[in-house]
Amino acid sequence: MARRNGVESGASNTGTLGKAIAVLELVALSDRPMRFTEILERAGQPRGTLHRQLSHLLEEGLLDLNADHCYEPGLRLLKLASSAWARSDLRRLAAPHLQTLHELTGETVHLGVLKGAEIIYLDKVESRQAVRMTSQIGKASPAYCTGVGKAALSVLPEPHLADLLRDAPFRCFTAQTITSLGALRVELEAIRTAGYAFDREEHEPGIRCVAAAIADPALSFVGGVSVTGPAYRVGEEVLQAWAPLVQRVAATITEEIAARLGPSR
Amino acid sequence: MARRNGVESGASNTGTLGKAIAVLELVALSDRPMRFTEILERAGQPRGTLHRQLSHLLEEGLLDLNADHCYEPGLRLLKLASSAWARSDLRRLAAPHLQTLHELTGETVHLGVLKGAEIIYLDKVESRQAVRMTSQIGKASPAYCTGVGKAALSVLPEPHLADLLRDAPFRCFTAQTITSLGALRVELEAIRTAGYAFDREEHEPGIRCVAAAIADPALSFVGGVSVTGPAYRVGEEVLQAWAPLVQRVAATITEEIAARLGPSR
DNA sequence: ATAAGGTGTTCCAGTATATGGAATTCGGTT
DNA sequence: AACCGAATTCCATATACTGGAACACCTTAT
Repeated sequence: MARRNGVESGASNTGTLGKAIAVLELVALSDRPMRFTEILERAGQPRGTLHRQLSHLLEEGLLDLNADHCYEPGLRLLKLASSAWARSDLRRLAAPHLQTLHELTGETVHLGVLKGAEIIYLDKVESRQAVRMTSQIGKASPAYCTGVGKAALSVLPEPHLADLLRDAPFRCFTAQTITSLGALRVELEAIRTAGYAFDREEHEPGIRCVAAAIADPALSFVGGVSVTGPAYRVGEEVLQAWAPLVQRVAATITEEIAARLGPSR
Repeated sequence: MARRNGVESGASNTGTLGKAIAVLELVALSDRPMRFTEILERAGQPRGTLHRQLSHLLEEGLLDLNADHCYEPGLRLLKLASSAWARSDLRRLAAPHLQTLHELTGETVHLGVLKGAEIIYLDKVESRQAVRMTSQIGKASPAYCTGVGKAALSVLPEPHLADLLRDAPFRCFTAQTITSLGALRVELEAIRTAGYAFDREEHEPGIRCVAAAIADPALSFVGGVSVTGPAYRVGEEVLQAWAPLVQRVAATITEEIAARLGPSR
């Protein structure tokens, strides 16, 4: 259930493992297969060292080497992650509520949690099979420009929030993207008073959503739920109309988390 | 595209990383959260060492520690795996064919690849949202008792196959599960001549499927596609009727793999 | 209250293991 | 055939992993 989302320290003191995982992530999160030299440039490590690290990652099945000497994410990652996903208590607990939310709105519903300054999507309920299913489960998006992300940020205690925002860059995805710390803080204040957050095409053009935060009592994790739809179908009034609904579902999930954590503690 | 699925050597010479990943897998693949002592017993490593390994895994976000001192899979796994999944060339190439197969049969369609003696599911197309989506993407199942698995095994060259089956245990899931090496070899021979494989409730009671193998020309990976359904809906005749269809789709995918690999080579 | 037992964490000398620069092999190109 | 860049292997050095044991902590029983 509870998840630590402590502010990540820049330099890792995890020794060998940390460096190996950094390489793994470099390769896995790249959008194209990478050759040795390309990795070498970005990893900032000596040839010999990097080569051994890659060899080990290959042997462990975390990376694969295709016929063109290109490194790609390996199958073992999928195997490990599928278990992680299946076991997430938050996801299991939230699932029926997400389903309800989807049935009431007819649009796509997301569940995400904050990790660092990013939102990682844990689950998704959508109607049409047409778009690829599971498209973004596990995907990470910046918190400052997504509904779930802003909702989650809005419930963080100030010092923690400041830490998170200190070195978070504001990349501009659309004309509506919030691009300054000041604007974000104003927005977060508005979200705090309203109790829900909107994303009006701030991350992807033509995509809007309403979101509300969820968290456990000790704030050992924060996240949110959202209803998302295309702008042509989801007008301002619709967005406003759904807000209380989303807020109530989020509150319900939060209560259930507290209930499960309460008795045991 | 191509993926190595070499026979895994028992003892890993991947040093620190190997041991850390072993611990990670131990925790991630367990079905319940584990406390320190429990991990200690199964990991077979000294207290101090294990503690440091766990600390590093925590710091890297690969594991999380919940309020009850229980270790759980971390979010970073999801993030890494989602990229792995999204980028899989095989999956992308096969997707439209899986969709076709689903539309023609109305039942659930799976895509899986062989990794060691296990099948790892890469994709799935199903109709009803009722069952949880993505339920088993990334999940690993033994090859010898699943349709996709048997199909994949049937196209492996003999020495490689022998290696794989040498130490693969035959766990009995249902009354129909194949439980001896002899029986499996007879079955594989039948599959080789037929060109497709059946799973008649060998893995899960009440679940049947037809599968056919896919592979790249150099056998750098083998896998398969399958159509799965409940026994009450999918009778013997239906299974037989679908076989040629599944076989043809598998053949098409295999050809497209060869085509993409051919020109570049 | 106090003690006992189990569980999780920290410490430190010894040493196995990762490091990284340089030399070597490989593979494709002119 | 000879060249060039890329990938791989090698090896002395220094780092960071090892693992036993001592320490802190929380829970339960007396």
